[in-house]
Amino acid sequence: MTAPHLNLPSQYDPTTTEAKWQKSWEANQVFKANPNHPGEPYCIVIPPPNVTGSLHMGHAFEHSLIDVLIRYHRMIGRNTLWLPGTDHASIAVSTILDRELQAQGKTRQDVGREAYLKRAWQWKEESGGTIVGQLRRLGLSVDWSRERFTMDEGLSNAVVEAFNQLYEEGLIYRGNYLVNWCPASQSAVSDLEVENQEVNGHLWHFRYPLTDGSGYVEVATTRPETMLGDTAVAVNPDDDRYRHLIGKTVTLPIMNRPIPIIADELVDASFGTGCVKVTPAHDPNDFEMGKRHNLPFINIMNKDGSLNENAGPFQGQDRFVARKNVVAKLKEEGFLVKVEDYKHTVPYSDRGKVPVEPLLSTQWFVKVDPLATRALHFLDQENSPIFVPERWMKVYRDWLVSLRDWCISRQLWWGHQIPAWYAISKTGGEITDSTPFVVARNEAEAREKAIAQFGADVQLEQDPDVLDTWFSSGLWPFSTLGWPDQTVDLERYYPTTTLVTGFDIIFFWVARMTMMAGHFTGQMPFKTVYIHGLVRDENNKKMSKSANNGIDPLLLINKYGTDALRYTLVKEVAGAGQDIRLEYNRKTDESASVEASRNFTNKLWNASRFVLMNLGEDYEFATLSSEWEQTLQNPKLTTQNTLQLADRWILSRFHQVTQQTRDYIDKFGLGEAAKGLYEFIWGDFCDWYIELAKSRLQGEDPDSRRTVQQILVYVLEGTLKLLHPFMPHITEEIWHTLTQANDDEYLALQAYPEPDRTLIDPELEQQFELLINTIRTIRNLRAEAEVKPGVKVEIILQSESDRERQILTQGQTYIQNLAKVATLTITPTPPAETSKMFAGVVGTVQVLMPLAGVVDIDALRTKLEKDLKKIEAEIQSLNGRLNNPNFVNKAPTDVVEGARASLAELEKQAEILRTRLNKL
RNA sequence: GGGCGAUUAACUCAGCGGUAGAGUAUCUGCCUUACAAGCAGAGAGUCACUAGUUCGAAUCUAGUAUCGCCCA
Repeated sequence: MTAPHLNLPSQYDPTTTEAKWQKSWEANQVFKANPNHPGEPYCIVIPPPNVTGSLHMGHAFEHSLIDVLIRYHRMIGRNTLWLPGTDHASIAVSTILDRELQAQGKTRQDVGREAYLKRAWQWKEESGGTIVGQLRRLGLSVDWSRERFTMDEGLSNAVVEAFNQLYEEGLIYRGNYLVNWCPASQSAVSDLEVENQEVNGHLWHFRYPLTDGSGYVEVATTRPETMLGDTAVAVNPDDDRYRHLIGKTVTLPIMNRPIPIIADELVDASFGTGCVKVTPAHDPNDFEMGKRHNLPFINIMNKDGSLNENAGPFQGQDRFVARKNVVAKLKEEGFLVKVEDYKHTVPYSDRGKVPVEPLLSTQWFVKVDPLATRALHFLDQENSPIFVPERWMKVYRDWLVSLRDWCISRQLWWGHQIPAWYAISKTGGEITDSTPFVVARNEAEAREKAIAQFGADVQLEQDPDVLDTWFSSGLWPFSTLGWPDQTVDLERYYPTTTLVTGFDIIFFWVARMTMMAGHFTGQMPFKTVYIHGLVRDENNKKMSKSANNGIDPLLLINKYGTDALRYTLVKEVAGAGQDIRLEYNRKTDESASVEASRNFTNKLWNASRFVLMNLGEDYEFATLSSEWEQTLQNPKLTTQNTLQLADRWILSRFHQVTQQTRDYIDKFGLGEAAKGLYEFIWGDFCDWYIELAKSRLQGEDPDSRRTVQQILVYVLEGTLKLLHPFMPHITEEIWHTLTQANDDEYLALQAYPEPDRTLIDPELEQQFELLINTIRTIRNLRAEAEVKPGVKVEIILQSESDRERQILTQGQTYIQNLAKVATLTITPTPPAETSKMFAGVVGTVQVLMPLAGVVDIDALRTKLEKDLKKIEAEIQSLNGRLNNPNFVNKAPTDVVEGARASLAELEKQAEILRTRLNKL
């Protein structure tokens, strides 16, 4: 039986490893936050996914970013909480359920409220279950014990409490106003749930005859059917063409209703004829004019989009059918002047995908001005919250300053029922626009209030409507922590630290949270808002359900592993806030970029495997680590007696990358951090340090072997920690084998590495570069000369620089091992006979490779000439600059010095190459 | 109409005043006992265009074009 660390497969298997750790983390409540633990709190509440089905790549992306931040902060010692949960998505789920019913030829009225809600909860269980399962598969370090749903008991209480408080403060009111009506869902929607679409429509010109018979005025409209509800014609007061008509009346065709000609600043004299029809009950501008001029508001439309009894002969017709018929009728009666093609924007319902109707209707509204003002005050006076990237702050701000009141009632069933009770006994047993009501925290309280107000025999009925989903989402950062109760969690973790979300919901969600939080908690709900971009598909299109171009994250997870997918998404994100594109082949379900990350996991796996296999049968992590601690404390550390050049180099690189990774994450450069670790692991650690370690591990010197083992383990363990927030599963797995940790210990809970600045040595890293470049040059010469890979060659390194020769001497065995050199000569003087040698130059070192066999002189000459030409071009460019007095005088001295130094080196290189060419 | 972002190698993207980089792909050679999901080497770019600022511009400024997003 071999030790576990000696017996690893040569390919990493993500499937079993990931499942194992996901289970273990959760079973042992590794990510359960404890408010009593020390550490500055670091809290993120999940942007709750809608329970509309399953998670898409955008969620995987966002959650990967959050998990990096969360795991990192947990490891640097913050008291960390990531609170998970889901959103009931009132209108989105209703749309799905309504369609389901529609397919069966039914409406929600047919099945009744109770059965409908039962189905909705069933849907929530299924979808919520799917989503939670997906969150688990992503390996997210959320605290499952604190999972929330916007409609669970605590959050519903928060909603009721918030509603009551706002109502008591006069910030919620009920009233009859023009709202955006979605005929598809038969509900009011907010301004935000309307998207304007440009359509190719028509502009109809009509004539309205003056009542006194003295002529006509001409009006133009894109919605002819609304003329049935016209109650005025308006002109601009400064428009000379119509000044004489102000105060007269016209007779509205079809309806034969006299309506006044009014003057209003709002009218644009340059649009159409400069004379507009006014339909106060069906157009926002006309609504304003109607209020100003005390015009009648005639509603001509039913809630389903058909016309009502006020539409005269067109009653019962659908709005678009009526449009055609009204036009036909006007034409028939000679009132139609002309029809023009006209491109204009039409408001569409975001969910229903049909044009919304501005409709006069009694709804509940939040008076947002005081709330927005407060949020703006935080932003302007305290720079709170901070936006990353900063430019989104402006978007957020611009929106807050131009807000209209927020319509929060929805004529739907799925959601938080409005906590208002109507005294229906006062209005004939029905809820009408004028039925008196009480707002209360529950039915009992409502009854109490109602009896006090209306007497003991009052009959009550709760408002059947529900609240806009975003009303409850706006409370999310504090309702999830227990508000309105003053809980320990609220005390400890609120305000939350960071909000991570997409720019597409800055208005919907971010602004509503800041408004609600500012009002109810007197604080902004988070310190920083980190805005990320969207995931685009292989054709640069936004992934969305409607475009049906989404990619199921599980598909890629199954193929390449969670760590690979997460790493791909995070490393793409460099340049915060930018959209990312996911390379993907729909035919094969393959993604080259995720595959590259998968290869990286395998690289890490095998590097670790190599380290482990070279630690010997009796390897004990604890022993080796304590030995290393002693070595580190040895004052002779910096002398080459204890550590070799390569050892000090990898230590310097490790601490450098530790510093760099921390710095990047601290300023939200997650992609840069991820890429930096890739380069360190694959480039520095695998390509160079491990390769250099091989001879010492197999060599005769036990001290050198022990040192190299210590360093391999030290650097690998540190690297696993650095990488853990990005690739949690594979690092946890390797870490356990490497450190022989108990099953109840977790890498996820270890301390993140601290950079040791005394071990960072840029000078030494530069020296090491010379060795690397020398080895590369020799490999290059071998390839040029077509030396067989197995054959060892003879190399002469000639340099007049003492310093260079000293470095080369230190790295002599490295060069011999990695460039396959049998005999290596390091000399200050060029050899006498060098005609049959391949040559290259690095720094001011001449690299010569004598060949026993026949040398192709022409090929050699071509190569040397090519090298020389390149160097000469650079010399010329540098000379150009250095001969320019403006450059020498104005550029910073270090730049000028740098240019001089490069010029000197390049000239040296050119000289070497020229000599070489002459000797051929 | 107003605003924001993007445009760099075949592809995906870094770089954001000091003269061009990575990964993938391509080509060549290697099953070198950690890894062929790998190793070594090579080729590959008027940094969208036009002006300007500067000793010097992919980088700053203005404008143009194309693509994308937000608001009206």
